[in-house]
Parts: sequence; C-alpha cells; structure tokens
Amino acid sequence: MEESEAVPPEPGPGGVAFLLAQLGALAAIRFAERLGPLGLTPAHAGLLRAVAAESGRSQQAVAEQLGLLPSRLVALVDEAEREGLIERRRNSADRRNYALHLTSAGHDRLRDIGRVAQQHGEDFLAPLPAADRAVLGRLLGRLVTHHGLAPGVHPGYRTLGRPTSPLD
Amino acid sequence: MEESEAVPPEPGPGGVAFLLAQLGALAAIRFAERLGPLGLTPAHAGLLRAVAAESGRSQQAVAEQLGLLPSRLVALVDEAEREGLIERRRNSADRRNYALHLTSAGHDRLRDIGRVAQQHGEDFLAPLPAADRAVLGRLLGRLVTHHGLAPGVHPGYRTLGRPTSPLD
DNA sequence: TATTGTTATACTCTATAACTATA
DNA sequence: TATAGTTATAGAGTATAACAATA
Repeated sequence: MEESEAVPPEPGPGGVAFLLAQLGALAAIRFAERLGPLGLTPAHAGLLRAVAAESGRSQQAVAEQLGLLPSRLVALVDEAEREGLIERRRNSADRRNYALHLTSAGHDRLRDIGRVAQQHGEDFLAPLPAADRAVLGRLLGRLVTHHGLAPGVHPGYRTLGRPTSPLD
Repeated sequence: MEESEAVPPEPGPGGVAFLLAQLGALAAIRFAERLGPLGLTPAHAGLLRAVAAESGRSQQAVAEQLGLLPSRLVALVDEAEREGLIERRRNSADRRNYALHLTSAGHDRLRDIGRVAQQHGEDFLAPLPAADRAVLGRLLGRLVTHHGLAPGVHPGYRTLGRPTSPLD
C-alpha cells in the first residue's frame, strides 16, 4: 500500500540497502575521525583487538582473520610495534613465525579505543530512543548472521583517516 | 535486563554502530560486484544518477554534490564519455564550463543499474520479512536525516570494484 | 619443496597544487 | 583577477609476485 505506481523513471538508490551503505560508510568515517587523535586508524584498532582476543597467534593467522593481505599486515604490525603497542616474539619451536602479543601500553590503548567506540556509538545513534536502538540492533544482527560476517571484523579495513598525529 | 555486568575487559566492537559499519561496507562491496559485469563502479553509477537527476549542470556542480574532487570527476566523466554514456556540451554563454548530459545509451545503462540495485537490495535484505524491512528502513531513514546525508550520495565514492570488463 | 614473514612492483584513489582557457 | 576544467605530483591502499630464512 505504500508503494505507489509513480515510481520515478530514474531508478533511485532509495532502497534500504543503499541507506545501509550510506550510514555504514558515515559511521566508519566518524569512528576513524575519533581514532585520529589517538594516533590510530580503524585497521590498527582491529589489529589490537584481534591480537588481544587471542595472544600469541602468527601474523598469518591474524591476517586471515582480519581479511588482510600478509604484506599489509606487516606494515600495520610494524607501526604498532614502533608505537610499543604490540610485540613480535620469536617462536622457538618454529622460528619461521612470530607470536604476536599486546604490550601493557597496547592494553591501555585498547581500553582507550573502547571508550572512543562507545562514545561514537552513543552519539551516532543519539536520534533513536533506546527501544529503537535495540530493535535496530536485532535487525542488523540478523543480517550480520545471515551474511556470515565475523564478529569483530570490518570488511575492508582500508585506510579511512590517517591519524592527525601519525604512528611514526 | 539484557546487559549483564560481565562485559569483557577487552572492549568489543559489539555496538550497533559497528554492525552498521560492517553491513554498510558489505552492502557496498556486493553492489560493486554486481556492477562489475556492467563495466561500471559505484562511482560511475552515482555520476550517471546525478547527471540524470539534473541535466546540464557543470562538472563543478556535480562534483560538489557527490563530494568528489573536481580532478577526480574529470576522470570519471572521461570514462563515461568514452563509453558513450555522458556527453560534455560546451556552454556557449560561458565557455569555461561544460554542461553534462546523459546520452540515450546512458539512460539505458542507468535503467540497468536500477535493476541491479533493486535485485541487490532484495537479496541483501532477504533474511528479513517485509515488515521488518520496513521497520529497518524507517529507523535508518531517521539516522540518515539526522546525520544530514544527501539522498542519493554515498559518502566516499571510492573505488570498490574495478569492473571485470573495464570502461576502456 | 613448502611455509612465514618480508620486500618489490604495478595500479588506483585521495589530496593538493599548478596550469589553461576563458571570463 | 577569478573561475571551470585539466594535468601533475605525492601519499597510501590493494594485489601480486618474488625473495630470505626456516622447516
């Protein structure tokens, strides 16, 4: 009953999927902006989270979880290591690979990231009352499940917001 | 009642805003994949739509609407023109600028894009019954309005899926 | 020979600035 | 001099392949 026949000749992008894409991109941009002052990008945040979630994994393992190329992960780990957030520890059993660990500074930074993320979430959803936010969360959760998205992994940890005060 | 106190020490990205970012990125990727066989990127689609929405505008005007740099728009228009989808017409009054128009092939292509977009939307939201899709649409619509997103404009018409059969 | 991490290369987009031709 | 469009350049990501050390 909502859909009249007066659909315009030029196919509008008015679909819900397009709204999702718009808002998702905006949310990512805003989050990246908030991360900037911490000297981090979303990809760094994802890396710290992935390492914290399971310490001691190899770069390959983490790269695969995040959907990043190994060569890209090298650069991210380099930066995080230079900042003293992540440590590469040689595996004495198989010395080809490194075991990745967060430093204590890395854990601190991860807590900062958490605070930033929470504030971002609140602000971004501010226009919706709590009940609606919950409904939205459930609907999105169903889509996430259906599309097989991994819990903490953003498809495309690309750049989005080189830090104001870079990692180096 | 849902939120127990057992919130993990590692701040999860579990917020609704993160779900939005994940799904939005995925929706954009999937749309780009569907556009590939047409020899187009999402940015091309946005350009065709913008031109069709108001014929005869200058490149500057379109670039501003889409949030693209003028220099980037030049490349997009070049490609679309090479494909015979867009026409640059000299403005005889002020010969510094061009008036952009869709060709008839451009209109055809825009209809193809519309079909692709609609199918994409249906498939992406398939797991939700129609009533839920409507609810989701309303909630997202409120966020879009609140954040001042322009109707047909995706923040960041970046690459996402160079065509399988490129424009040149 | 296979694997982990690393480096090298090519391509594309972003961003800025310089350039041209008009005005 | 200011503006529309264009070109040039620097920086950063993606993707692929080659490479070193180790297994």
